[in-house]
Amino acid sequence: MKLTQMLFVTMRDDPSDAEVRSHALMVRAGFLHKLASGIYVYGPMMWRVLRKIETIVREEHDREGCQELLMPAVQPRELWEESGRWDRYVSEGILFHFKDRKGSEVCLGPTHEEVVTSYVRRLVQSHKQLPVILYQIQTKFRDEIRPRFGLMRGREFIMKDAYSFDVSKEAMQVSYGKLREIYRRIFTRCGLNFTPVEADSGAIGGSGSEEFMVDADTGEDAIAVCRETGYAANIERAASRVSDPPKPAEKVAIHKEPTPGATSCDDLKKLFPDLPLTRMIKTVLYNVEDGGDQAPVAVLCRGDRAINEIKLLNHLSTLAVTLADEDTVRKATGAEPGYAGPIGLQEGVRLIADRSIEGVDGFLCGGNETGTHYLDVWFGRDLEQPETVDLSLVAEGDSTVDGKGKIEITRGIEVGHIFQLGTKYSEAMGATFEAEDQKTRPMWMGCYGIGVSRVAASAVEQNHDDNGMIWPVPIAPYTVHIVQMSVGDETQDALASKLHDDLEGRGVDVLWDDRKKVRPGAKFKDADLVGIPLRVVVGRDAADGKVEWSTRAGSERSVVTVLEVIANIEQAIAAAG
RNA sequence: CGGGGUGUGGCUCAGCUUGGUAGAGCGCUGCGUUCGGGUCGCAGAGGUCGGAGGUUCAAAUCCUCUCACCCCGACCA
Repeated sequence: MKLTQMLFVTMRDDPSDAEVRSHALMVRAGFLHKLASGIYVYGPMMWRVLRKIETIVREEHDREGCQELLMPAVQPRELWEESGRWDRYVSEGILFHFKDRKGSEVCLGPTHEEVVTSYVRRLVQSHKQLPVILYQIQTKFRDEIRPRFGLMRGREFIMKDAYSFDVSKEAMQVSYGKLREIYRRIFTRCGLNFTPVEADSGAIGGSGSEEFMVDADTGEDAIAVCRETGYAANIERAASRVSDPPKPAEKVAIHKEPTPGATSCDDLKKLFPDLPLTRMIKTVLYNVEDGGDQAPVAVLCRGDRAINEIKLLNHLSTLAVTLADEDTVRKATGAEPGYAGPIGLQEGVRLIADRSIEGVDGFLCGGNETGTHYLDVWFGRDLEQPETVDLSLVAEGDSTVDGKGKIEITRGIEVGHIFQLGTKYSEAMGATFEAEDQKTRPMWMGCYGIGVSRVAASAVEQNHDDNGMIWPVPIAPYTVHIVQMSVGDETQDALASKLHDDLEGRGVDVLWDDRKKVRPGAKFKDADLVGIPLRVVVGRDAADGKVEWSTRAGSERSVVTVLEVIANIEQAIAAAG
């Protein structure tokens, strides 16, 4: 491809709205153009990258017998009411939905469990037809609360989604395992450093799930990993062993202490310097929303721990939990915010506790009276210990549950997520089959997603330098960049042209910067920005039939013959898989 | 949703406080110059200052409304 035949425009300045490097660089290089918040035009170079990723995705799925299809982006409300997800998605505001001319409500698909289930339930009657794994690559629509980081969190994005249908839980797990391996191969082939982690299932539902995280400091997700044991989990899901509580000094009677103005553990720490955080118990009030109803829940947690709202949400199996507003706190505690405690809460306030409070005695807690806390409180003596569940957020330095290692918190970009759905959708939507024993059973499902556009963004996030992007060979828009110094020089023209045609003839994606009147400096800057991994400079050595060979990632350059450079290129492509 | 901020040529921004109807750099066009890491010079093109309304002799600038975009909040009892 000749650069002069392309719409090729680069920018010297970072766009003002780019927060992360991948976003800024892709916009500067003309790969991306924002149309609206979270909605982008993929330029010709970007589209080549996306198609290369798609090709890898297709090859790996097809190889394992998955079948590609394409489902509609526009979906009827009725389908979403069958699965019971309409209300949740609408109340979270994620669903793009509107009425058609007849007044029927439809949405733009954020995911396709409903559609694929309704498709499969009509076609599959017998266990003999299973297992089936279907997938598609399609644009998804989610009206994100806060789109950001360019392609990382858009409102319209390209996703590969796959769905497996099996006769039993065990069979489902086989399909799940197959997809897990497919995913490992895909991300490895894309040249990414990634970590598979245990994950929360979120709005999709189901039991087991794992996420594939591309390691990146700018990732939106925090993950808990342990080098010693290999444990890795999304922080939403991660569990750890809570350190032992300190023994209280002496068994004194419960008493009130005036604590005006002390509304946080930090404040109380200053007031009672001898009292460790592990002997303070926080009481955090949440509003629990379920349908139209709202009810306050008080959650106890040791002073050195934080509450994991995802775990709370899952435990309460409800639509949403949000931190209670000040009025709700006043009603529930009879005090200004900052003095909530487990003793003397208003009727109807449910009390639950994180495991971290187990064994804590002689502790401090809020007095449910403005400016007052209780001191030397004992479970069993002054109040019953409420039910405890794991509701806490793991922290850097925690021990793993098995006690064999320490947890580290790192960050990652979620590029893939696989779920064991079980029969949640098949039961709700009547996707059943006739088993060998002639009984009708619901199919066991799994669903599996890859953010194709996000893979591209995370590849840049992981591979760039001050001058621009550095694409991994397998997903680079072009593999080889011929940078011709002086276009119009007959020797250079002939050499570059021959090299270009030769490489194209070998099936190598080659971009030839044949722009006239663009100075060498500008060409190098553009080449660095665009980040094509292999580079051949046709310049002063052309008279000797030689060119300069280098890689975008490396700093070494060598002057070689055309034959040698072709060998180098083929070797580099083979090495990249 | 709450809080904050920003909308001025394709891009990055200045001008706004103290109203007098527009500037810079990059990019773009032409000519010359230069020719291995964003040459230099000269001459140009390009903007209803997000939109609507208001105040005023006069509005990019002040007021009201509206739209768009961006950031922060969402560990706190």
